[in-house]
Amino acid sequence: MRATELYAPTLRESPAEAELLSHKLMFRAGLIRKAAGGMYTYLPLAWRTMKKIMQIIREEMDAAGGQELMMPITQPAEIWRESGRWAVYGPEMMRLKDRHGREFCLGPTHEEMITTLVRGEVRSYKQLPLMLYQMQNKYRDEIRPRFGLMRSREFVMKDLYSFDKDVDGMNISYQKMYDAYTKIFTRCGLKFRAVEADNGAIGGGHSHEFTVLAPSGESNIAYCESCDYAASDEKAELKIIRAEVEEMKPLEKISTPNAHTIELVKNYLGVPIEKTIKAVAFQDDDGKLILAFVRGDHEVNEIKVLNATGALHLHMAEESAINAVGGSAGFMSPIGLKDGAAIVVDATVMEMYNAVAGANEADAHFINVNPRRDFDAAKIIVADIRMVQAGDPCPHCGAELKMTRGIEVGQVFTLGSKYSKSLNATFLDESGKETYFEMGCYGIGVGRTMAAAIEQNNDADGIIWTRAIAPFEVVVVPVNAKDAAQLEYAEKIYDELKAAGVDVLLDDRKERAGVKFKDCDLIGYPLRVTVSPKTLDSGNVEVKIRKSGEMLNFNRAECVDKVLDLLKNL
RNA sequence: CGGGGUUUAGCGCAGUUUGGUUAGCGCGUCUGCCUUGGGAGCAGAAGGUCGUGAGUUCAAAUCUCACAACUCCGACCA
Repeated sequence: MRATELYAPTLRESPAEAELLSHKLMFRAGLIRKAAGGMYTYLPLAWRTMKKIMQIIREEMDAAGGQELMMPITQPAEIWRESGRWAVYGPEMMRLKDRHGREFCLGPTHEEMITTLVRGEVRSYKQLPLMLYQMQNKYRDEIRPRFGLMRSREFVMKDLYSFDKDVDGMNISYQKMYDAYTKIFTRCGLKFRAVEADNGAIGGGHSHEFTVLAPSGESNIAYCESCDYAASDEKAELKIIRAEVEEMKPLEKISTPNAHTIELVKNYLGVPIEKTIKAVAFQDDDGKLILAFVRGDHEVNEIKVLNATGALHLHMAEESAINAVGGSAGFMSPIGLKDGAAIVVDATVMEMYNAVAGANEADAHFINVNPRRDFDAAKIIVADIRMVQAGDPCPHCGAELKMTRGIEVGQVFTLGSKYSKSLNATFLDESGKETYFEMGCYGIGVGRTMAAAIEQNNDADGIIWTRAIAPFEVVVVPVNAKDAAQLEYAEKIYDELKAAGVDVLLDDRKERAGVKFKDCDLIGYPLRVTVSPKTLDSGNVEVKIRKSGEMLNFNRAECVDKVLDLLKNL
């Protein structure tokens, strides 16, 4: 491909609307243009990369036993009504009617489609397991599309659905997909983690989110470098931290004027923050007061509180609700409260000795609080309710956890028989019994993967593609394309590289060298082969590695081999 | 949906407070010259329903009202 024929409109400045680095770079490098909020055109460079990502996905899906097919984007309302999700999905689903007034949606996902496809056709356990997948546009009318391809309303997604005769089979399929995903993102050159995720409502099975580690990501991840543990901050389990055993001193109430925050209490009393107990007051949808207690230097994890109490939603408590149980905002503890509130105490708090906690009246605290002695065990729930922090011990191996942000690019989860039941999809098992399929569902956001790769690999000059997903692997640049000798020299190298199977671009534009170099760096081709009067005279070529900035000189005769060599490590 | 902000040439912006000729600037684009190892220089040119609609006024990018799109912050997710 020649740059004079390539449609890659680069920009010096990025449009004001682009916020995220990858979004700006995709705009500037001529990868995408916006058509409407959350809807983008993929220009040739982006589409080349997307096709490479899709090819990697395809190869790994096929290797794992998947078969590609293509389903309609437009789906009839009736199958969604049958599964019950027509009502459940809400405004996020793009809905439309045909000329007869029949209702359709633009598929946000394809469980209904695939399940109704399979249910009439697969009748015997002998036809299982079955893994079917497709790659195509999906539609979700996001509340707030943003960050370019990171959160768009129309996006390319690979989704595979597995059908098994039993749970064991489903788990095998799950593991195959888990392994395939690991290969896919590794081949794409991404630093990522398979993060334990929560999918309680969906099927109670396993779920992992494949998350690319990048500081601009939307989710918080706790991960361990000593083992492969990783979890979202909301999900991360925490072990109890045991305090040093002390003799329990007598409980005592003391005056702490205006010390309504942990910081103030700590300073006023001159105690370490690890010796304080903090209260956070919530109310659930019914207005029931939920008091959560954690160590002063810890934060409450609301999701864990939800799980511990069975509440569906939490919001900050009204002061009147606190007063109703005899509490006082800023001076709360479980000691001596009236009934009516759910009291959840973090397991680590129970291990504390001679701590400081509120006295349930304004401007007073208890000292020498010993939860195991002073809390009424019958009235409290003890659970892990704290939010993970960097430095907490890994629940698997005990090493210190690190925190980072991540971009979720794929998710695998087991569905069990949720959809096969709601859509009545059955087969006959070995004993001739009618049985529901055990299903799994596995998605990858293709555009998001591209965006995440850029987010993770860039510098001040632009994108740095890894070879596997670069729009072109190599660009050959004659410094002055108006010079016939240079152009011819460059064309020869270009032809040889092409013949050697390299995905190569010839930048034959009659632009100044600086312009072309800037564009090369911005677009981020892994290797640049430069032809100039100097290299012509010396019979050499110069090769620049985009990632390291390294400049290498090779003899003309060996340059194709050297480029092939270099590509192996990019 | 709630709360802010923005909307003027392909892109980035000024001008709006205090209404007043022909609406500017930088980048990009086009032509010519020059230049050819990091978005160089000189000369010239094209390019605008000032988001849309109504209103106030002798006169509106500028004031008023409505609407729309975009965008940021909060409740959702490949």
